[in-house]
Amino acid sequence: MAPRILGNTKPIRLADIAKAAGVSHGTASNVFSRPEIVREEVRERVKAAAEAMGYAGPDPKGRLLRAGKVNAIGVATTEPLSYFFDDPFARVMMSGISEACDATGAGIALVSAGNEEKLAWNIQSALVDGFILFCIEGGPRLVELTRERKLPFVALELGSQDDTVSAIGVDNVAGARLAARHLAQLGHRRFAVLSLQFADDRTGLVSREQIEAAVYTGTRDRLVGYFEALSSFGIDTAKVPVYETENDEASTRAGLETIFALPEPPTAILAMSDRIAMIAIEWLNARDLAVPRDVSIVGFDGVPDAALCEPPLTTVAQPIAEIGRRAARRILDFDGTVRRETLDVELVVRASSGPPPTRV
Amino acid sequence: MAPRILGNTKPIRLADIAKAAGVSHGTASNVFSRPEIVREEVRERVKAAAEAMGYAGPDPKGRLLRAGKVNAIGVATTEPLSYFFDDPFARVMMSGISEACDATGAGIALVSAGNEEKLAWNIQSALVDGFILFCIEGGPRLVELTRERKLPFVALELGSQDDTVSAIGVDNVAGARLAARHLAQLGHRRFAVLSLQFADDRTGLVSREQIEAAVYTGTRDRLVGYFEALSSFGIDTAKVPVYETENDEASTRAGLETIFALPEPPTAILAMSDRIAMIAIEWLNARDLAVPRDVSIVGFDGVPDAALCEPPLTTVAQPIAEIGRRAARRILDFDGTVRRETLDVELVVRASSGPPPTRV
DNA sequence: GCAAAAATTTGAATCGATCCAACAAAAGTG
DNA sequence: CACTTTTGTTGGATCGATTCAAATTTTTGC
Repeated sequence: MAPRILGNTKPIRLADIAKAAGVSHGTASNVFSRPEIVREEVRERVKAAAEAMGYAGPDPKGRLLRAGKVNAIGVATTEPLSYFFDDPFARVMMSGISEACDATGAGIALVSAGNEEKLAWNIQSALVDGFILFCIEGGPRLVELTRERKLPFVALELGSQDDTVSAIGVDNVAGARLAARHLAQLGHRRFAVLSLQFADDRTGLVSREQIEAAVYTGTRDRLVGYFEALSSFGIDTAKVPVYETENDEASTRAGLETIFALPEPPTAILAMSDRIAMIAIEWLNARDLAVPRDVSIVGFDGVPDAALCEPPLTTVAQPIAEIGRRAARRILDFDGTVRRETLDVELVVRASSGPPPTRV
Repeated sequence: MAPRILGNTKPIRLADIAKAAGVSHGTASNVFSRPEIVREEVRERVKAAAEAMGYAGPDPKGRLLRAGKVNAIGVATTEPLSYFFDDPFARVMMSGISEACDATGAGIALVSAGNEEKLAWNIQSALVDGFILFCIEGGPRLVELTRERKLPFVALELGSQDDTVSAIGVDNVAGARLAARHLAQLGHRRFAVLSLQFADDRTGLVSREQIEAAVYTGTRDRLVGYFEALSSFGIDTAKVPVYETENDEASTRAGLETIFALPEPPTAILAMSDRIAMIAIEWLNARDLAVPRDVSIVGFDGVPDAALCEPPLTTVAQPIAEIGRRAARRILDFDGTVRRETLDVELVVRASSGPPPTRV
């Protein structure tokens, strides 16, 4: 019921075939890599020998060493591997990357690891021509690790302003401005922000100093954009609560509890991710706060799910797949330059935002 | 604005470091791979030299050749790469695979290609320790290609009864039986089957001969299961229309048009995939045929989306993630044996199935 | 202080191919 | 028939590391 695979003794090398066919290894190699330059008679003889000995063809391990090019790009993250398949944002991004890779026939190697040490090792030893980095949490560390590998790499989302690393991202300030302006124009005056992380391992209401000291500048930029737009409508941003979440259910819910326990609960929520926004909608629905009748919400990212939730989410859409495509091409057509690209976002108005409730 | 990366002249090899530090390359190698066996003073000297020369650490290409093990498993399909991130079934499967890989620190390499030739090449040259094959369409060909690589591999979904290849799948006959019995027990007597492909590149109503000649035995098995259960309820399966789809919108809709144009349209639809079932629900909704009031539907697969559609889909759930986990472990702990595993499926009753409409 | 044991270091061999300069054989030329 | 071309073939060098038996150095024991 479980037969052993036979002849697992010694692997056959190209040299063995050459000897068996009575030719030099150079010729044997040519039979496989440039068959047109070897005489037909010889070619057949070598092929026959290979067939007879059960030779699987030139081992890519050997070829690789000589050629130097793997023809695959690595995509790395600090999250577990399943992140690539579970997270909606990552999925769209990977779709874009896939497209570019398909077009050139390149492969994709997924790199990740639970602990820091393993991650370092996996990045050190990944067989790839370059990396695309998903800089979610621990972005700077990931960049550092990758930089040591001395291969081309592109960081997704320009979390830091480090000019020595290539990056592709969106204009967070402009996008956030769009979201806040939209809500302000609808008449909202009482806002709350559910933010992504400013620094690692922290949640809760954030102070202005904490914002200044943000590690993740993407988060800070979005907040800056929100505040700029709100200020231009005469809203005192100092009074706008900003709750830092970990982009997950628990912390987002805690944030909502906090915000709606305030003396003046918001009529409009600015969420820094669609994930947060969708969790918020669910939370509000469960509490008989109708969206958008009682509370309006605008998300950020533009993941496909956002169009499907109830009500459909107004959001700042990033060109996610396009970012992925460009990142992949940047690695595939690497030209030795460091470049930072910023793409435009777009406000997609759906049903989760509307005018504020009329005061009773 | 686009500074060239400097010093791109000659890559630094371990041997260069050894020379610079005045030690043999053997010792230099040890400094990186087994630092504990080299004297501290020497170790520091070598590390310093490496640092000074900007050495990125042992190149995995070289290491690989010697070690022979890549520490990555390849997942291959005939679909484009984006299939892994777009298709719900594939996503859950990949999640399972990811889990197993994460647990052992292995990487995942995605392999695919548009045309046959490129696919062959990509499989030939993928740097992996083994393959997991997504045998959707063109499964047999994919198996053939992979077999030539002479690496361990596992086929997902035992499409063929070829005993020489390892495979993991579900008991299609039993699962289909469950689905059909469920509907028959609810009182349905007029059935239609929306099937997956029996052979390549064909859609439309299928004859009994075509069923006999099925290339994809998974499809045939499901039909056998359906028919067994229906027969046991005294239903004449010869009169049950079976429409072969390509598991996409166009062909499924065409199938529905055909089936509902019959003199005796069905009150119950057996769909061989959740995808088909969900497309059918949408089609029926658009035609004011209420599910399950007018027509009941049971799907197959148990993808997460099936629970979210309206109405939620009754389906035969495969342990998708578990299949993925097992497949990955089969490669990671390869023991040289060929094994075929069949996992159990489970009928998940949701709202898309109910009693047939009472005759008017 | 010296032999035996332990700890390091060395350098050749190996992993599995590709590349290329040199050579040999066949074909073409006058 | 000697003399270039053309076409094929050879074998050594190389890609970048790891491994291991042997050589060397250092420690230990008495």
